[in-house]
Amino acid sequence: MSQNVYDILMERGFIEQCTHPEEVRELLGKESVTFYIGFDATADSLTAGHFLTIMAMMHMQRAGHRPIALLGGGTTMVGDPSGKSDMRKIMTKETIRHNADCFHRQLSRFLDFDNDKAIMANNGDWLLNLNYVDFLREVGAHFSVNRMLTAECYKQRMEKGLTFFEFNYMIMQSYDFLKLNQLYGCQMQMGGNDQWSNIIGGVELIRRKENKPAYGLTFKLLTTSEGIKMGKTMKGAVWLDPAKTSPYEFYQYWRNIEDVKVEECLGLLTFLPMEEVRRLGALKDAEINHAKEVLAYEITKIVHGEEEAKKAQDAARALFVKGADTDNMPTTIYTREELEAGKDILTLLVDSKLAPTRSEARRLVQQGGVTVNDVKATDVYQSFTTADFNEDGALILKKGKKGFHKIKLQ
RNA sequence: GGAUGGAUUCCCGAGUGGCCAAAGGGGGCAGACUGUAAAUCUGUUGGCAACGCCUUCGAAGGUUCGAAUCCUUCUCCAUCCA
Repeated sequence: MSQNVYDILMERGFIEQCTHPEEVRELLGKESVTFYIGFDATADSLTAGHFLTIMAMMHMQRAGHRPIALLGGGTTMVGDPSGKSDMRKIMTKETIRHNADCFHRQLSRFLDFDNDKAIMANNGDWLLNLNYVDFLREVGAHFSVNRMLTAECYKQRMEKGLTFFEFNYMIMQSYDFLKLNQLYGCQMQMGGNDQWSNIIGGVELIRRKENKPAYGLTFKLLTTSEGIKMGKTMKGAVWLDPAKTSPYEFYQYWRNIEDVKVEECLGLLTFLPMEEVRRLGALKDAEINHAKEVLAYEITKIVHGEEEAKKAQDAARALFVKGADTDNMPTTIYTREELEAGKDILTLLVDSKLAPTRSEARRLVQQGGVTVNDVKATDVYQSFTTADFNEDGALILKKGKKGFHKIKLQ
């Protein structure tokens, strides 16, 4: 508690905007503050994108403040239009409930919810049964449409089209803040920078209606050097749920980060001391690979635990450094009977999911992107039988530089 | 409610009766170069028992030897008017 958490967040690169920097810093330095961050339950797992805000919550909790994780059981019924170019599809209540449960479980890994040291709330509790007219009189009266329309988050939607349904999102989120303020004395809301408009909506509502101070603070969004949101791959989001994104894949995602992002990520997504972060971030050329290993290891450790992080790291090292066999490689198993007649290379590639279709597999082979037991495959009709397996009854399939898969016998 | 324009492959966006599995770009994948990075260059990018066949141009019908393209109805979107 020696260092002001505001300074920590600032130094580590979290803070993008703050409604009242001086006041907030002072407040955080002198008393325990209850703050909240909202999570919309649009999927059944949190993602790498959420992880940044979770880190911020952990920093805050370590500094003695009280986080409220607000699950969007109510707001998800509407869908936040901020930063979305498309209309969101409306989800069923059952799905949302299920998702909210999953979030709760995952967050418990990171935050200490014992003795009210952190609180889990669900805005469905107050949003779902609102009386429309009462709500309009109580809350709606405080919002100026003219002002709302000038908000950055709606601007881009003005061209694409924005439904009234979505337009209300900001008011609902503002109401959440008000509600949490009344229920738990929540004074501050944090979130990604795309939430800025929604956050100040709540700050102003509390100040106006309750005549009490309220603060807002937003975090930098993690983007690639091209400005694309990080935490997504072509196949979709990078999930925190090991069943959806394996620890190995998770590790690899961070291991493959761009050079220029290494220092930023170390600061934001690990607890390493800043001297160390700066030292690692300053490494040049091939040296920076070491920093990436540390980054990947540390993040994986926080999310999946030390053991999984080690396994992921060992697997990665074994594969990339030695090119050796490993137990942690994704594996497909065949029985002896299945292999009697032989399996052609395209089948192996598709079964192992290294290629989605046979056409794609064919292309890979033709372009020289496939290796079987370190021998480049050139013939799309090549067939494999038990005789081609090594003494351990395994066959290592490699696609490109980073795709590994093991085929095992029986 | 009225008028007009629009919906094309992962995305953007050409194509307005056969030469269209559909230009171009982006993204993805692979190759070269490298450091599991970036940049660059090259190839590739609907599926399959593959010089051929099958399925795709918002949905359903229709015209035609032949439809992404023409007609009808429907759904959705944008702009303007009310």
